[in-house]
Amino acid sequence: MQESVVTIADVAAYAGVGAGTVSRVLNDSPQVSEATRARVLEAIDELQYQPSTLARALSRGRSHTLGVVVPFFTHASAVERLRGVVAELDGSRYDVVLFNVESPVHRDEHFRNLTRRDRADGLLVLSLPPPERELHRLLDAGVPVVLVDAECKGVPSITTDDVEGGRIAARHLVELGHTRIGFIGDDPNNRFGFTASAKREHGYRSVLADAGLRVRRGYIRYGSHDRTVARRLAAKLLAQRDRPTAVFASSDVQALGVIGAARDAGMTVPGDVSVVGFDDIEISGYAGLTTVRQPLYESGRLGARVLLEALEGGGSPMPVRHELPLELIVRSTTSPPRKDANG
Amino acid sequence: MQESVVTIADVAAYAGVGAGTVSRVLNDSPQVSEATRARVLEAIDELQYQPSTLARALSRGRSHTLGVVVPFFTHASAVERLRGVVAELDGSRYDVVLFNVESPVHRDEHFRNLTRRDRADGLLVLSLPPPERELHRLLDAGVPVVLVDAECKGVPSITTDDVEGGRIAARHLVELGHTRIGFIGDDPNNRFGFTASAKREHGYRSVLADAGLRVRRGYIRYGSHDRTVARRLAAKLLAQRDRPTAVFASSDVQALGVIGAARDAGMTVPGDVSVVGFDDIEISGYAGLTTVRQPLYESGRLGARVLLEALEGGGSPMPVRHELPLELIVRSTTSPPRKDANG
DNA sequence: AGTCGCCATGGAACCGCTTCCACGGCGCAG
DNA sequence: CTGCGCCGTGGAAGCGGTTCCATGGCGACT
Repeated sequence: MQESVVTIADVAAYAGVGAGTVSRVLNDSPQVSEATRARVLEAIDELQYQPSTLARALSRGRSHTLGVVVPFFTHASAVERLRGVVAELDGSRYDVVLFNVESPVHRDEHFRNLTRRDRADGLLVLSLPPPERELHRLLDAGVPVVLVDAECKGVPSITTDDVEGGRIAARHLVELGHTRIGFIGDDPNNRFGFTASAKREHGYRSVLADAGLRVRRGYIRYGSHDRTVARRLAAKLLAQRDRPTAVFASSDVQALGVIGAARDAGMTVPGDVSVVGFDDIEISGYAGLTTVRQPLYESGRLGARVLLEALEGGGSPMPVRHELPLELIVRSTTSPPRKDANG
Repeated sequence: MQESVVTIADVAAYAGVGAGTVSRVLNDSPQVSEATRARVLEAIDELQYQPSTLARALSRGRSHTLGVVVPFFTHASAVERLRGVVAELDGSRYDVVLFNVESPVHRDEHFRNLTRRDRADGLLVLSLPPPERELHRLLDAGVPVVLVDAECKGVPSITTDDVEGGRIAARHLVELGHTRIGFIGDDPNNRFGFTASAKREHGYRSVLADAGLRVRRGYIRYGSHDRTVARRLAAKLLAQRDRPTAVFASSDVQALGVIGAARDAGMTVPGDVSVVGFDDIEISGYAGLTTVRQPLYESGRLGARVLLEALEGGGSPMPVRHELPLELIVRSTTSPPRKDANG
């Protein structure tokens, strides 16, 4: 019953012109006389014609679509970055296709599917080191790629200095007078090759070393990037002899787990344990968490802008590294250690 | 320099067969002999052939893409719903295209662009009453639509009983002994036609009426769905004579604004003012907010499932209304009013 | 007045895939 | 041995646009 879809041919026939002319009108070609243009526009209006994005994309070889690869859409930090992306793309003529990644298989599959330029004109990868091989296939296929919170030579990236971030957190604790400082982070050998946590740990270690503090047995614990896992790890960390008086968690999510564990153990924060996180996600403000703030929203926004500029410019994006600043946000989960803390 | 993209014709030539045969192999048609199939598969592998999604979509008339319209991607509740959508679609062969809506113009533009079936095979609309006219054009064009947190006759929807939700919140406060209960919600004449807040207000009013309580002048305030706006409104609400001893905010975001205002005014929560929100977003747990929980994640998930089933089934989805349950979550922002509360 | 050239336009080819149709070859029944 | 039917296959048409090329008409210049 439903009237079949109006095509460019229908419009052409209605206006008494050729399909080519209608196309020219649609694309604002100057090669059309005013009179004809008016007639075509009227036909378009009359028939309620909507050009097919698909046909146009196929014909032009560009789909006006950006792929955004997001690992763990469940994580607040990923969503915050995505918000920046969406904000920047608003008003541009690009649509966003979301690729959620929860496993390496997932990831590889998406990257493989994207190897053709026809799924997306460009690719924005959030917080995920892309598999080298797939990345090169993409670049060879002429698909511009921008990395946010990940890097790879030859590809533009938006990053922060995670090592320095680890230093900032550790330095804060050292300056408060803590000498027994634990660390909770992601497994360094995780399946995705995430390195942020390891780098933050590195920064933390360097500060302790410089301060002449040693990292004791069991002061460093790894687990997946998850609140309850972190809680469990922290419980063990805090139960040991000579327990740390401060903990640096490599993300706010994990820091919240640490706080939970401390409360479970009947300790007060920061009275008995100081806690520093990383990211500054929205909840952290509510939880009063002291943390190293990284500009999540801005990173997404900037990544999108770089990608857009590359697309507008036509060429591949300049492989520039943009490094965004980190900032210590002191709230109420850190304080000097108790004088009477057991040594 | 870059080797031009491999097409089906290349594969056909390499394997010494016709393009049609390659297509049949790609689509698992039984009409191909084992020998030929093997030869084609080898060619595909050899040439690293990736079929063009675009060409396939154009030719088949289906793009294997779902459009998701999300108003205010900035809102935590919208993101939570989106999480459910993404989770459900994971593993299905559908991709998600995101349409962010920040203004009615935005909204209408997106809906207009989606009127052709070729942008998306189906449409999921979150928390947004679609403009009637555009909706019908969509349905006429055979694009299945599912509404989440919105309704419209003839279209399947996932909703909650907002009136009842308002009652639940108000009843809780009444049962605690409050008699002066304020309300802060969205502007009933907002530009998008959101009705949730108005319905919750309606439920709230009905409970107060049943309890024989009157809603005093200035006890009800409207503003945009925003924390700082709510904070300002609440400041006025709490500054008036005979100020309420409890406030029901039509969303958690607004409730958090109310709490902020109370603190600004030197009042304690729940000591001086009790606060109830609506949604139960993640932060609420941290803020200890008493709220009416609605299953945000589940709503997105169910919406996606309904849409998928409609698409698999081929036809239009049954215009079923799924109503998800609400639940009062009592935390620490509500308590009985002070005995000495000024009358 | 004739010729040249340019502008507006129609139409065909093409983007890369699916699908329909027609055809050749083979097996089987008459 | 001939004919019928079916299976596997090649090839063309079509999806709905864009773009290139050829053409016709007109104005301007000599």
